[in-house]
Amino acid sequence: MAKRFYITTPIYYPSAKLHIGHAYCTVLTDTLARYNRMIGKEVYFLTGSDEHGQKIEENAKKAGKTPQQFVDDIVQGFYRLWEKLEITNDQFIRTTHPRHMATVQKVFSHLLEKGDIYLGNYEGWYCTPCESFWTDTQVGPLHLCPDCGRPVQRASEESYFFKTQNYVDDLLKFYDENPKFITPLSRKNEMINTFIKPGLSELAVSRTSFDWGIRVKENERHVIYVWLDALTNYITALGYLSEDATLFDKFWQNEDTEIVHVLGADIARFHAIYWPMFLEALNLRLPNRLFVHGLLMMKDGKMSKSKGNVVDPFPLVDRYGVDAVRYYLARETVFGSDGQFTPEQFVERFNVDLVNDFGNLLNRTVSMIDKYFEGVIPVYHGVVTAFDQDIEDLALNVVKEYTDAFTDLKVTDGVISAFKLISASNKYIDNTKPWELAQANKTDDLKSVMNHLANNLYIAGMLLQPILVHAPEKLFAQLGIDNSIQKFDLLKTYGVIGGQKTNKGEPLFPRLKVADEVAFIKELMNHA
RNA sequence: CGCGGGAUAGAGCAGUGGUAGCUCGUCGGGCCCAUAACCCGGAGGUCGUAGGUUCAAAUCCUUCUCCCGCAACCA
Repeated sequence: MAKRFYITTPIYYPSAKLHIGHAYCTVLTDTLARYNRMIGKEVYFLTGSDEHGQKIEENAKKAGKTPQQFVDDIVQGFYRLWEKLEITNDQFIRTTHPRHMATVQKVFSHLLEKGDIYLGNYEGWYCTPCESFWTDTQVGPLHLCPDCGRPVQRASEESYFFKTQNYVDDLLKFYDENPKFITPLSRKNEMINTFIKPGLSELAVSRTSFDWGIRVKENERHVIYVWLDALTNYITALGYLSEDATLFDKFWQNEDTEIVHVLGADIARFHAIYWPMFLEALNLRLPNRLFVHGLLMMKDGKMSKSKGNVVDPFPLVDRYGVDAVRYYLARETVFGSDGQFTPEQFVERFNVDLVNDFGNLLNRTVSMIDKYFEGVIPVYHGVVTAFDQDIEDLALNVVKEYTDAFTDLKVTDGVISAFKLISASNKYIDNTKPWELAQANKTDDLKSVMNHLANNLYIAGMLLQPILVHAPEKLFAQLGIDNSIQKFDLLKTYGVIGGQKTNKGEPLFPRLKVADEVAFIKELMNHA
């Protein structure tokens, strides 16, 4: 197992505010970063913003700002959102940082020198009023501009191209040798069948039609087009080709680092095809895994501003707390496939899982320990009641399942297995009937039940730490569990907890009134 | 024939050959430690359509219908 872990989100485009979909991707990545830190790896977690391009230039103009002012303002919102969601990124890279820009220019020059990049002509359909190029499929059979609906003309523009043909064979070979490079597998098949097999065209890597980008040093009329600029953030952030490449040596070139890019299906193609080619061309090591997550859809389709179905994560966190939002995002969507956001599901998940099952389990357990043992968790004496063996086996098995799931980046499965222990513990209470044990003065059995409950809550709290960032702390406080035993390695054996003094506190999560909250969230969506 | 995904109980989903499962809702019961929470049980599905392969198909093949996403910057 690798000692180090480098994980990235895509760098988001600051043309508008971030919505819950961006938050989904970043939270997922954050849980993976937190998990790997928890198991003792040295982790570096990167997120950022992709700030160049024509759309930014246009939006800035409309807003009466310079492009730099424009992105500076929007990126402030990114910072605030990640802070709000308690994202633990080690760095936030902006493609307008001088160091990034300098490195991209060096990369471009290098590839130009090598002959991987050459000057040619970009052919397409041009809409003069919109000053935009469109592809065949975009203009359709009638050759109309998809933006303004007016006819377009065939035109060409000088552009630099990246010779993808030089690297296709290497790429296919790499796919073969690294079957887990792209997951889920269906994405890999899509890449091969849809884009590579029909013949991969050369990739345009520069533009002359707008200015807001990184200049091609060798030819000032050109700015470097998005993908070469954006994808390289993953290495420029680490100091590639800069004075200080310590991080780069440690987290990229070192084979003892596992490199994972988390991304959405819509940009899988660029990460799965062009990014490995660029790295190959630069003679650099390739990432280990591309985790292609599904998109979080709204009831009436993909979220978009024009449909008015965008959910702003800020008020959601304000009202329900960061744990609620993180939990929903990590839990609701299955690995790799699209999920659906509905206000009903959000509230239901919260009430059922966090309030009824998890929070309530802690509450009833602490109450009983207070009532029966003056708030001291009985010490562990192994298997005592008829139900102890099963619950211990289940707990150890849950830890294993959880670990396997997170190792394979399956966050949702990890969360689900942690909750198996919680519901099994609720059932364990019904099976053992502590109130009857108390009446019958079966003190040893009662002690064992309370001890097992406390141990299970401790394990569940530990396992949920990458997802819930406040509740586990509160749980540990209520059970009197101090930092010294909040170590993942201790979960390998059962029975760590015993002898602690409880401090009963507020319920972990307040129960929501479904109708009121659904109405509240719907209102948010209407005003987004 | 541009590419891809989907169609399974009222809702949302899992299930890649061998008696249809999960969560919520619903109905009934239990319990009383707990945030009217927890536990058990019932009802509810001819697994989109039409064919085929097979001893056996939600699961493999083919036809059709309907939904959705992508198609060089909305994760």
